[in-house]
Amino acid sequence: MPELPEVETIVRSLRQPLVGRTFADVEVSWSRTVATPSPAELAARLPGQRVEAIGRRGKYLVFSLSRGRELADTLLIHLKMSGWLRLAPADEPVHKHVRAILSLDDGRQLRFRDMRKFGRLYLVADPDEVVGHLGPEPLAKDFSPAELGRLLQKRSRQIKPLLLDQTFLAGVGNIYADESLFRAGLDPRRRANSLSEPEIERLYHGVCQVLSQAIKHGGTDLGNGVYRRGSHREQLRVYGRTEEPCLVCGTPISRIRLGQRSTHFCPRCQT
DNA sequence: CTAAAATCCTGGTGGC
DNA sequence: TGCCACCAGGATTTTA
Repeated sequence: MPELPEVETIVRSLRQPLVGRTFADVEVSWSRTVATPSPAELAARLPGQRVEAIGRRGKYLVFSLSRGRELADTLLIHLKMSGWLRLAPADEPVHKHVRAILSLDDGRQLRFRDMRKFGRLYLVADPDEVVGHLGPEPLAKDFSPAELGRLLQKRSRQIKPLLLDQTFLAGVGNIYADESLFRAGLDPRRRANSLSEPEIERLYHGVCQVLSQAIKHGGTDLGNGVYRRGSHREQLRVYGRTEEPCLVCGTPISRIRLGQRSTHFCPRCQT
């Protein structure tokens, strides 16, 4: 699924066409797509609410809504593994994996398509109900090597599964966890509290650099049809390169399982 | 606390 | 062509 850079790219592409638009109608064809409230209540509450702003928190898209002059609900969308959003004219044929259609006052529709049905929509009065438990935003101005170090110091888990834990750090998924650790020269099995000051510094810059670079490229398109935009795929150094030579030292890239996720790393460069 | 396994889902791929 | 196991960018819940 889209990770932070992919979600950020989608958010940026939706702002221009969506901010200022008012929702008109809701159709849900897979009811569990709507996490909260019930699909019926969503259909009753969303129409008439206008998009004030679109942002991102971790891997969630966050639509701040208003009704008249008053701030109203917040719509949040998590794409999970296979979800994506597209703006389509109302008369365009609906793909069979479309799970929800949010119609707008300009005749267009925001369509949520999701083959694997893991993605979810949330309409809530307070966004913290959904994203309140998330860890810090890695690209926020107030996130620093010192802050990362302070958090790492308290934990003894392996660093890779910890990076994937959204309550520890928001937005990093499997691709960018592997890529960050390669850039930092760290073995993904290292314990969080075993990192030295320079290693923490390298990890901080590895994470921030790979995320910013991926945003600049419009995200990573793996060519499987799930996410089809960005060109960051060409920049990947370990993810999906099992047995291919490390771009730094030539050693074949290893692939292991860590916390149920495939993990790619260079056994020589990452220690 | 950490960690592993099961769960939610569909579809593509490679082996036989 | 069919069948099967396994894989996938996520995350929560259960169990140890």
